[in-house]
Amino acid sequence: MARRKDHSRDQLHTMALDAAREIAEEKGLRGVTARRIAAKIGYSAGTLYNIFENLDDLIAHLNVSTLDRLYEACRAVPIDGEPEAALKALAGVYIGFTEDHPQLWSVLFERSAPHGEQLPDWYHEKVRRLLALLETAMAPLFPPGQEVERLHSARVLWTGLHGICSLSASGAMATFATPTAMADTLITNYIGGLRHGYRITTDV
Amino acid sequence: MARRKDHSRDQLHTMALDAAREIAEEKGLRGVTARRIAAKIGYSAGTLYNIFENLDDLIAHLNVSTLDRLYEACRAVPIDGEPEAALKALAGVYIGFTEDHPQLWSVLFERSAPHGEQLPDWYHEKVRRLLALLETAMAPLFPPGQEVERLHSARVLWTGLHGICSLSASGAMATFATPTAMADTLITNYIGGLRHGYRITTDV
DNA sequence: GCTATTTTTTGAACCACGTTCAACAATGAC
DNA sequence: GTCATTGTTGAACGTGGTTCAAAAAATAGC
Repeated sequence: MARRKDHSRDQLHTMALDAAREIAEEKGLRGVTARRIAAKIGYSAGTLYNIFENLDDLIAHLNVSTLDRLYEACRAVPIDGEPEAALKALAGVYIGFTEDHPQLWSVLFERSAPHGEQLPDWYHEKVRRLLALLETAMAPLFPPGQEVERLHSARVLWTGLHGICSLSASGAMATFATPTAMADTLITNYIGGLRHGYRITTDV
Repeated sequence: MARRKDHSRDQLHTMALDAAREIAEEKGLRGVTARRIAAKIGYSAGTLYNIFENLDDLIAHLNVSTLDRLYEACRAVPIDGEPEAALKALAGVYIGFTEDHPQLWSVLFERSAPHGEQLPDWYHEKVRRLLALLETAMAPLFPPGQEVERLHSARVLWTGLHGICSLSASGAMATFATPTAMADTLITNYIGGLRHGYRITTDV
């Protein structure tokens, strides 16, 4: 046994994540096991431990790639023009991604790591990047000097969108309201409130 | 061995759920194992399978009781008076519950059951009950005949609140905006938009 | 009381999982 | 060719969910 260098370290990394992604999309987080990933790429389970710290680490890397793909999808949305339209377009793409990859999306939030531990820095960076898109879309609504309020507002809308997608993916929502309809309502009314000066509570 | 009838079936049911709840609060979903629950109540793992279909079923029952407790906490909120204040009070209690029991709350959404399966009816009933509280709070904003719009609006606010709590519990949010501040902003602006007639998109 | 039947509980067993690690095989250096 | 290095493995350990025959207690019939 031991065919050294069939693939480089980087190749193995990529192959493992691709295999994990396929399994996750098909069977959900529960189906993603070290032995199954290994079998799928033609290596033994032990090899994965040369490349990843452990299975949690592998799944964390899978989640990075999922966030990257989500970001790439959102980045393609044109965000010039009217804030409301731009936000709805962004929401549409966001929702579309979660509907195209419901199980992959779920893995992002079915916390695999033990609770209480801080999420790593790169995670917050990925989130910040996504929020920046929302912020850009909302920019016309905030005069210069209100960057804090704008960021806060972007966060509120993003969490709202997340809630819609999250409950929709878990099937907790009744059937007759689509995620898109809910996001449209959320954006319409939230922006409506903003336009009439209801604004922001940044701390309590 | 086999000391029959130390406890009735119902007692065992309750004891098992209490034990599971304690473990969940302390160690999270990963710590909730059949053997650990059994040890905690002084029975063997096999006994649990006389009472619950399997561990997923046990956790589903735990989630029922969590939703019940959450509902009880929210039901105590007075919802007469101004919609905005009532909604903020509701949100405060909701958020308070998730902050007091972060791991228990997480178990609710770390889907234990395989994806794709419909959630059971009792689950939707529990959600409806919670939504009814929001609907009552929002009633003054909707004239008679707009019950559909009111329900839709309650759902949108609830999913938004869920998103805030969910991301806050998973530590995905930056530190300086509290869940309460975000919920306040969400409610203020959403209601502000509603008051100015921006209303509702019930389907797309 | 005694026996037969039913019900409850168990512990061992099975298979799958995450993870570790000594052993081994391919490679590269000399 | 020899030797050190490095990638790979398969077996092993502990833990987990779940099943089930056997054992023990409760009950029923008499």
